[in-house]
Amino acid sequence: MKPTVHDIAAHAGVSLATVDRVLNGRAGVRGPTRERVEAAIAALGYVRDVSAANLAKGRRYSFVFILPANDNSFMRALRHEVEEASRHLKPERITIGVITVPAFDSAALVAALDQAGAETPDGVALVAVDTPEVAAAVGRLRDQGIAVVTLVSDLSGHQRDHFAGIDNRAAGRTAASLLGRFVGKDHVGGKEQAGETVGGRIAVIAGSLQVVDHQERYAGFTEVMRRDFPHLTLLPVLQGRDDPAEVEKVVADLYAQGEELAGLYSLGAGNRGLVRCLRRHARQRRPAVIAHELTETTRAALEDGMIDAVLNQDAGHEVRSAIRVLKAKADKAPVIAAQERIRIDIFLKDNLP
Amino acid sequence: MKPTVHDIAAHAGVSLATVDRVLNGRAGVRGPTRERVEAAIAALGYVRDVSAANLAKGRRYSFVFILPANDNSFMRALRHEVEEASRHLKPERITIGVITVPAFDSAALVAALDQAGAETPDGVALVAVDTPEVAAAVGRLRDQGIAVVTLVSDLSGHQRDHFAGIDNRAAGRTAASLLGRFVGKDHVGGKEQAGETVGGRIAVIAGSLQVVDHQERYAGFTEVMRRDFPHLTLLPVLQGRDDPAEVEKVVADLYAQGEELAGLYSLGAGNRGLVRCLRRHARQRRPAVIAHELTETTRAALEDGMIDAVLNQDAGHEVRSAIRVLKAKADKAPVIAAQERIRIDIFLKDNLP
DNA sequence: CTGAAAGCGCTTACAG
DNA sequence: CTGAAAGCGCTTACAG
Repeated sequence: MKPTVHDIAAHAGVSLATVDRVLNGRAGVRGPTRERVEAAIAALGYVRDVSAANLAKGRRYSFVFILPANDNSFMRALRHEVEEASRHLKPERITIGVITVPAFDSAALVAALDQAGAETPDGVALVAVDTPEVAAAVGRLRDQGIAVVTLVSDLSGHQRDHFAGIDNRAAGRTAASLLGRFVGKDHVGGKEQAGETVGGRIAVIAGSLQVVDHQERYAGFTEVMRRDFPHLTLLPVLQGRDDPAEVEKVVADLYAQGEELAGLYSLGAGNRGLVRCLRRHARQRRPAVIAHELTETTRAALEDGMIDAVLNQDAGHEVRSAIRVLKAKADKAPVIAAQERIRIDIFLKDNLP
Repeated sequence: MKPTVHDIAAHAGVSLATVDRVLNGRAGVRGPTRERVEAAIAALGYVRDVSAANLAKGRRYSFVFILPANDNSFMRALRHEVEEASRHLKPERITIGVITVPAFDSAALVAALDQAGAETPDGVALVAVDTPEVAAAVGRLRDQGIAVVTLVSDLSGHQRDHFAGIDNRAAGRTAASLLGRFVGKDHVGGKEQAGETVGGRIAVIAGSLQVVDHQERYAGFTEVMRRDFPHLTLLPVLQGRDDPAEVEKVVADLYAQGEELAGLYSLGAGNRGLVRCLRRHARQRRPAVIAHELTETTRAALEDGMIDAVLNQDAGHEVRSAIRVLKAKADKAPVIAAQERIRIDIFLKDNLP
């Protein structure tokens, strides 16, 4: 039978209240008394029942998530996961409020952060726009004792308690490492030289280089491309603002210019536009393509061979990790970093979940 | 304020006991009474506090894991994860016993299953050896009302409640899909023909084709190789018994025969031997290599370029999934299949966690 | 068929 | 500095 507070109280010859004081490291217990209790805990191998403790405490947590109103599948998924988590955690006395703000809008984000702070929640999570104003607003929350976690995209100055997202530089490197090898004999755009394809041309489409995650992916990608695949030519980066229509236009322009791509890395969102354009040119040999985030669009494109690989961050994992970290911070408990590391998933058509 | 059983009792004008009966679908409540309670539940938006319920019930779960004594990193990791989970779940009133059996030994596994059954636990998890005797022993447990989950390797006849592991056929397909594209201009073993490498030779090393997971990986691999890369030649499959020394010998023999491989797929364990052999031949151009399971050995080999990609199943996820499923079965609660799907991770040197 | 009371393992005022 | 008692939200004999 697992020992309870009653057992250790009896063993130490004290009351439940005293056991509780020792267990929770509260003041007001004489040295010798404390020692007797500690001895009993050790002797009986006591381990506290956390859910009973929580029940008794009636502890409630309130968190606020500030999410961009971006109309792409990933952000929709992210908002959905927050709602799911909210529903799921209600019985565990965790309340999650959501504030939606226009995407890429520093001023709106600052206003939302201040509004969140006014409700004095235990913690706030945000998809950061990396400006000094946002960093300052985050600082104000933390001065109020509110824990702050960045989600998906970080602040470059790291003015927060934790970042719940992938290593975007590593993601960019991974994309280059795969794309460089996929650009083989099956793809066009290079000239034959001593039996090797050289000078194949590679396009990169970002959402916006004003966002830290896109910056980092781009940096990682160029790093590995230059180092491991110097025979490939990187075209100047294009920006599609994570918007399907913009992305489509930008890629269509490339084709209109007669560009024959060997490879294409779409490091942001808006892949609906990319895929539409690729399909239109399906009769030509298409470039090797790597994109981000497993959505309905990218899944279908993987399945019918329009996209070769998709790098993915699991929105559900990120949201749940952010909540665990916020809760730990609220409890002043330690965060196990290794457990909160968000993986970069690689999907081919063959390992789709 | 979240409503409790007290609130709904008051609202319906009944006692707590009656509320409880309705909540848990127990018999012995008159129709009209039940309806009043259900109306109150709906009206107040009641949702039960599961941990309080568990506390009151004092429900305890006992599970037995039967694990092979195999001396490779993956099985060691699996045993470690079971111990971790056991420690972690003790406070939640879940007890996990472990029985270790010799690997690939049907008779020993049958004995262990019967021994486990004698303790009448709530559930049993096993790494299956696929024989009729094992299937029969599993049947005996289930006849006793004990839930059974296979872990990592399944029974081909599916005589169990659930399989906690990856889709091994998809894993084999994924390996082929990557390997076929990696075998490019950087690798030897083919002859040039109209500027294309043709006839590159591919070796496959399994542990044993008597185990379902290895069978399935092999089947998936050959399927995609034949379909998508018909210009590559598959050598007859080699068996290394998941043993580093055996694997090393088998690969060394290939080199001794003067075989020049374009690619190599190691679909079982014992990669320590493979990597030793590859390193010895490091000055030659080495084949593109894909292996399974991220271990110290394969991680190091990824990092210094001896292995190109590692397919991985997360032992921790598998163990925790198995436990969740066993608990759900014990509670006669439904299992959310999508949530229990184990992913096939792909690791390159660039996305190592 | 229904209810009053005790209890699961912990915590929290309150009193001394 | 220490303890007796009530309570967190549920469940379970037991009695009627």
